[in-house]
Amino acid sequence: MRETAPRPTLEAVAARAGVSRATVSRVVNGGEGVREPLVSRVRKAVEELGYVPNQAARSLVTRRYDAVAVVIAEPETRVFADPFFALQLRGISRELTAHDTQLVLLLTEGREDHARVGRYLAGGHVDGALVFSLHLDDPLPGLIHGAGVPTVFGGRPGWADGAHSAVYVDSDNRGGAREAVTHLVGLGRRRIAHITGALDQTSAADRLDGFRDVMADADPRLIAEGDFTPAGGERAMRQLLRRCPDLDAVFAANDLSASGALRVLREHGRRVPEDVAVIGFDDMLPVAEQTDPPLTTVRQDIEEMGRLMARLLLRGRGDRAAEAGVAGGSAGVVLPTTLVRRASA
Amino acid sequence: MRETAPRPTLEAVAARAGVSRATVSRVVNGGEGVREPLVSRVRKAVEELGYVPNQAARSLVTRRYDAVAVVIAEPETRVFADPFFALQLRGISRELTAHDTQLVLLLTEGREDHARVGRYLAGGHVDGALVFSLHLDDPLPGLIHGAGVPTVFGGRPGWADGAHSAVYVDSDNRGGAREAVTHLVGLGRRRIAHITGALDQTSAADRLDGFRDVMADADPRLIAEGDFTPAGGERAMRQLLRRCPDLDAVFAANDLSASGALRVLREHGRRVPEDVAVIGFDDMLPVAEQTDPPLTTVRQDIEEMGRLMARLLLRGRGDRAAEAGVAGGSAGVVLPTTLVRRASA
DNA sequence: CGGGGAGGTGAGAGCGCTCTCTGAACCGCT
DNA sequence: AGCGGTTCAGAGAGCGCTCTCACCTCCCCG
Repeated sequence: MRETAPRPTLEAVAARAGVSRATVSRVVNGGEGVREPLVSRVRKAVEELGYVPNQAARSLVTRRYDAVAVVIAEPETRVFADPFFALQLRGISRELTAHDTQLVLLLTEGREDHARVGRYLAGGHVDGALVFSLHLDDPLPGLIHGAGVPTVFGGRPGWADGAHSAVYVDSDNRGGAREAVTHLVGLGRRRIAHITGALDQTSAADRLDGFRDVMADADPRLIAEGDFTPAGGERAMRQLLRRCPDLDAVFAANDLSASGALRVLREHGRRVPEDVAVIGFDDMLPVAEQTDPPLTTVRQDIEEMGRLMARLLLRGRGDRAAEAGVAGGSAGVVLPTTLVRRASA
Repeated sequence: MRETAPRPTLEAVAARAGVSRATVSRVVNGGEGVREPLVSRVRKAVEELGYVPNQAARSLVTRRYDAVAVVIAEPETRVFADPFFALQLRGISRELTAHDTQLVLLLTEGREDHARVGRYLAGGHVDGALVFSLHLDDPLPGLIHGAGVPTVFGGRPGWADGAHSAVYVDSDNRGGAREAVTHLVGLGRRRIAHITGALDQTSAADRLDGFRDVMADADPRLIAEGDFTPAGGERAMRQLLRRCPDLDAVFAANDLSASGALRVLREHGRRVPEDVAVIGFDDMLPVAEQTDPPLTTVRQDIEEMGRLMARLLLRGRGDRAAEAGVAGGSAGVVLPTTLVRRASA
């Protein structure tokens, strides 16, 4: 890539304004403690030269980057196909922008990517990291810890349950699932099936636990493994219909899988909710409201989760909270969920 | 945010390995011209200390950042809702990863955002920028030029037609539109309508021009303005049906608007393609294949566009090509389009 | 009218790295 | 054995900025 045209330096501005570097620096950083005639002379010089501080030089001394990394352990295809991330990113982005902080998006797909991300975080680019969509065997937390970068996780990490500490924001997956299944029971349903999410993620495991809390003695064949995608939902639904043709309700681990399930149910001539009641999770508006029939689902405020994560990180509460957590425990914030009743159940 | 634990420096590694800083630097950067015993001693020290070079310090002297900004002049909601960007980003991301370069995503929504992005680019964070979705009155190109950062545009910028130069990658919007409309004519359709995209973007304007190339004397009421979204497509379609109930074909500026148009046509009891033939643009698979009926559309290889943009930027061809372009002209790469026939026309 | 304090400004060190330049060591050659 | 040439290692400057500290000015009070 071409050498970019040489940009003016602090030195140049100082020379033009007839002051010292230090004074220019002061003005550029807020102008505290500089008297009037100088302030405007410096401002004028900055303007005329089109001076913009060199962030690398600044970071080198301040150790601040005014940037935060968002690490998502999923391939781009999923990240951009799943409205979940869009909403979360929106929340984060709003919060960061308000604090004049740049968002750097890092997607990791394979092994090498992990190493690259680790180097990136350790290499001094960002003040902190927001990490999503961790899978159980993920090496990322280790790398991040090694990088010594303050981190907030989206969703409870698998290992954050006693021995190690972690700051995270999660929603009440288990409670939400319980509420959904209880609702189905209240509708008089007895053969209630569950389509799980990707079980290597705690959110999926927690929702399954919630399901089991209510349906303790459920036929194990009523549980089919999905992966949070519509295609996974279709697969699981087919499996369920084959194994238990008499099922009368389905609780899917998220709206996307529920939408797949709905398609398959329609295909098989089952009416929703008359023959089979369906509940999703997330209340992802573009999905939940567009399905036929509109989806009853468990709402979590995803954008708020994102915003909260960013706030935790920025306020520096992140780490202090981690330290202050119950002895050796984790500092997690768990947001409540609510059941949204639409037509499907 | 917490002060991160002090990371080991080059100096520390040098001390541990018993060599000079310069030697460590050489090893870290490829190890050329350092003899064996030293190389492994340094490698060992790096390993033991968990040394990772400080990128800020490095950039300060090399003026390289190993990062490229992707600037999208749209709100997150659109970026994450429109598969177009997902595909383009995928192409870019692939190419950049292959060159060990980090992708930094910058979304700009309002005025202040523009200034922030300008500062970011000028402030020394990235080696270059890939810019998308420019609108005609956008101040971004000016800012970017001021920042002195090599840039490749996605889609022909409005001003890149003579006076100024710009490096861009675009697809043959006008030709593709011509082909689509010609196809409709070939089907015997006579009252062919057009739903435009956001006309402040050249892609939309070019597709409209292609439409006019074939339908030179078309009834102006057969042209309705959309904005590339499904909702815009619905609005435009309603308008068209009101104005020209006798229309027998619609060419929509992209698949998303076409999907909106299809919904409205169904609502009004028009059969597709029997009563009204419909053609879209983009061949966005998740959209075009899922519509009812599947959409005939103009394919452009979006992922390839992204990859090409990244390649142009990285090869440093970007600027040289700009300089070498026809005197004062633009250096654009225009990719071909192909008509994909499905059921809707 | 002089001394002390406050507030404003400048000089200079140093952040962690790269890169040039110098010097040392060692090769083969005469 | 002595010499030029080559290779490899180290010393040191400097990238653009911030920040501490010392200094200087000016004002207020005794």
